[in-house]
Amino acid sequence: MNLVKAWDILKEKGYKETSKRNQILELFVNDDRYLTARDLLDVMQKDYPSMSYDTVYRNLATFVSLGILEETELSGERHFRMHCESDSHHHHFICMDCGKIKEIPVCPMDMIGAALPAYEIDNHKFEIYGKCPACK
Amino acid sequence: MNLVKAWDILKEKGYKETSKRNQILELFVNDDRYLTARDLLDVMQKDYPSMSYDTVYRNLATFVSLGILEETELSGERHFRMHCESDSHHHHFICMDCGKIKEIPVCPMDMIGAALPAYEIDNHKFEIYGKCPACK
DNA sequence: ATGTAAATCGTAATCATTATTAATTAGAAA
DNA sequence: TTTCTAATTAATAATGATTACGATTTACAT
Repeated sequence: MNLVKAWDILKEKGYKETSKRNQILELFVNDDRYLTARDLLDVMQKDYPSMSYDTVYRNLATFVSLGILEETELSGERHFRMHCESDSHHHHFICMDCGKIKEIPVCPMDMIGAALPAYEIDNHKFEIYGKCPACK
Repeated sequence: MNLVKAWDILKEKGYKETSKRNQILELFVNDDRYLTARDLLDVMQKDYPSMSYDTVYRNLATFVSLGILEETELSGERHFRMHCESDSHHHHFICMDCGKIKEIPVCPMDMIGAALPAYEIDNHKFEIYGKCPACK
């Protein structure tokens, strides 16, 4: 996902182009890792000292609902990152130091599939946590 | 995990036997599903109206650290359940209605293993969410 | 029965997140 | 370009889960 594509989606849904929205998106494009709302606000407030959590959370929720960002919960906090370019379903190794991810091309659900008859499967989560080579 | 085994562990580590601790453990033994701190407190306060969150959370943390309970994060809240009897590593289907689980005997890490050289793998999470046959 | 460390109570503090209301702004239309 | 209107934001308060703390109570070893 890149800036142009993100704005294509937003414009198509009628969202207005604001400098703050743009800068949030730029941050994610330029910093390809998981960030918290606080991480974002800290950086944003250098340019927009009056920026509030409301704006951050509202836009994060918008971006996630449109598939521009993806979200996960790490040690009790919500973390966000730009949605991967790859269109095929996959999972992530997540570095708990720097927040960078590595794509894991396999999905365990392929092997589970029919092993849960009579169960309604709505969702699943498979994540690997540790340290990336750079942080190790 | 049953009451006797839980108390064996607690006693061995020098923890005292209190009626509240015992009732929390009994709740988990008799109600084999994921519960929140609030769920627990609501039930406990019928017998101990003055019971506080401090006591609930303190004991939950103790039980988790000793491997008596297991913990996961569901829709932004911490949930706890009695640790499974089965000693082999496995994962869970979790019913988002009733909180009951079904053990999934396979682990996706078996197939990943050496696919992440140079990465330090500390932990992983694989959970399937949906509705169990009873709730569907 | 007594002493002491552990456990609990009562309450306040903290932290992430959400809600509210008024003011501002982007973009369409005149 | 100016005007209009709904979308967006700021400022702040509220909420909900979790943690912290001083005072009191309790388990249990002696």
